[in-house]
Amino acid sequence: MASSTVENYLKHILLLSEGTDGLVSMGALASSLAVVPGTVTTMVKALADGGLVAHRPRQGVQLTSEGRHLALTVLRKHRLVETFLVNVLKMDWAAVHDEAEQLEHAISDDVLDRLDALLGHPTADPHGDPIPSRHGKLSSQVYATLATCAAGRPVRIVRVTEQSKEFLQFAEQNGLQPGTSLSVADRNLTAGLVTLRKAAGRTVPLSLAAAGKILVEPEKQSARFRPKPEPCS
Amino acid sequence: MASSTVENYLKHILLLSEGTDGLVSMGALASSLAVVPGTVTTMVKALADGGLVAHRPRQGVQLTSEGRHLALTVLRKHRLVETFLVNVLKMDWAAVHDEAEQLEHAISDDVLDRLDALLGHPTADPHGDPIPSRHGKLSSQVYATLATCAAGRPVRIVRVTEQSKEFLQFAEQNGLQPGTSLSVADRNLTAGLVTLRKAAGRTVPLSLAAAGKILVEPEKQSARFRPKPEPCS
DNA sequence: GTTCATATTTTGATTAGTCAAAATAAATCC
DNA sequence: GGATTTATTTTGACTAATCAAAATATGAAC
Repeated sequence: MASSTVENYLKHILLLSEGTDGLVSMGALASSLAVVPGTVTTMVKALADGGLVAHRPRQGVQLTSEGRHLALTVLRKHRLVETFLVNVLKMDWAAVHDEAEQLEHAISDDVLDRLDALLGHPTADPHGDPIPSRHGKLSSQVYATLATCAAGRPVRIVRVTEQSKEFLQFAEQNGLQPGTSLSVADRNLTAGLVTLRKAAGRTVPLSLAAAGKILVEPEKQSARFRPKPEPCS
Repeated sequence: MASSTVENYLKHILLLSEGTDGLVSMGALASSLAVVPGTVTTMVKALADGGLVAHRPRQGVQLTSEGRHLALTVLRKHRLVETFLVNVLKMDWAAVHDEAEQLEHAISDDVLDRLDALLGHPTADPHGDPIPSRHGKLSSQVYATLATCAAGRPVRIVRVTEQSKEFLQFAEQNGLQPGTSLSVADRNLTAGLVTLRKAAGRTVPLSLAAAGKILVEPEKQSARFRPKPEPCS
C-alpha cells in the first residue's frame, strides 16, 4: 500500500505532466508539493527504486505505467469525493478541495466504486475537471478559455481550472460555474481586462489571467436549457 | 491537529476504559493497538506532555477531559462513517469497520455534521454501538447479553460488541443483528452452549462466549413490528 | 571558451513512530 | 522474607519524510 506521501507525489507529477511530453522538473514538483527541492530529489529516487517513476537526473521525472495507474486512481478518488461532497452533502464548491485532499488517501477501491454508482457515474467533478474512468482513461479534451474565445460568440462554461478558495468563491458569486451560458462582450489586451455578458444582460469584468482559468465550449442550441447537475437522490 | 496515531491511542484508551475506573494498563493498550509495550510507554509519555492523558507510572493511563473530548470525536466519526457506509452505500456490515478505521482520521468536523444530518442523527451504528453526541455524551446503558438473560424471555438484540469480520458474517448469516427478536431456548453451562429460538421457530446454537457478545433488551410489545433502520433517502 | 546564474543533488540533522532486548519495579508464592 | 514471575520502562537502533545549507552540473551570456 502506497503511503499518502507517495500518492501525493504521483498525483502532482500526473497533473504537472498534463499536456507536456511527460517530463516534470524537480523544481516544479517541489513548489507544487510545497517542499524544498532536495526533498523531491530524495523522494523521486525512492519512487524510481519502487518502479513508479523514471528519473532522468538533472532533467526531470516521468510516471511509469504503474505509477500513472496509481496516480489516476488517486485523482479519481479526489474528484469523485469532491462530487459527493457538493452533490450529496451540499458543501460549498470552494471548500471541497481541501477535504478531498485528505479523503482521497483514506477511501478504498470498494467505497470508490460505490460512490461512483451513487453519483451516477459522473464524468466531471463540480469544477468541471474530468474524472478518470475506472480503467484509467482521462479525458484530455482541449477547450478555449474566456481569454481566447471569439468575442460575441455564445459559449458555455465547462471547467474552472483553479482550486483556490478565493477564486472559487469569487466565481460562484459572479455565477461563473460549469453550465453557465455567456459571451465575451469585450477584450482589452493592453488593460488585461475581459468583460463578460451573462444571460440576463448583466456584465462582469474579469482579469485576463482569471479569464484564462475558465474553459468554455461553443453554446449548443439543443442544450440551452440544460439544468445544472442535480444531486443524486 | 492530532495525528492519526494520536487519535488512535486516545480512541483505544477510551474504549478500554469503558465501564472501569478509567485507568488503562499499558499492556492492554499495547495489545489493543498491536504495538509492543515499550512503544506505548513512550507514546503515552508524549501524550501526557501534550495534556491529553494522565500517566501514572507502573499503574496505567487515563484520559484528561481534553483527551476524552478528542477521543469521543474520533469515535463519533468512526460510528457515523460506519452508519453511512451501511445505510447509504449498502456495504456489508462486516466490512465497514476496517474502512471506518481509515476514514475516521480523514473527515473534517464539517463533513461529520453533514453526514450526521444526512443520516437523520442516528444514535447507534449498524452494530448497535452508541454514537457519541455532538457535544460528547456517550450512552453507557447496561444491557443483558444472550449469555445472561433469562431463558424463555422474549428479547430483542440491541448491539453486537465484536468487530471481527468472521463473527459479523456469522451473525448476519444467522440473522443475529440489532432489531432481531428471539429468546434463549436453552442454556447449557457445562457444555458452554446456548440455543436460541427465533421468530419462525428456527433454533440457532451459539457458544457461550459468542452469546456474551450479543446485548439484548426485553421485547416491548409496542415495538414488535418495529422495522429495521431504514437508509436515509 | 570562460564566467555567471540557476536548477539540481548531496550531506548532515531532525521529528514521529516503531521494535528488540536489557533493566527495573511490583506482585506473588512458598 | 527471599525468590520468582510478570508488567513496565529504558536504551539503542531503525524507517519515512522532511529541511538547511553546501556542492555540483547545466545552459546562457558575453
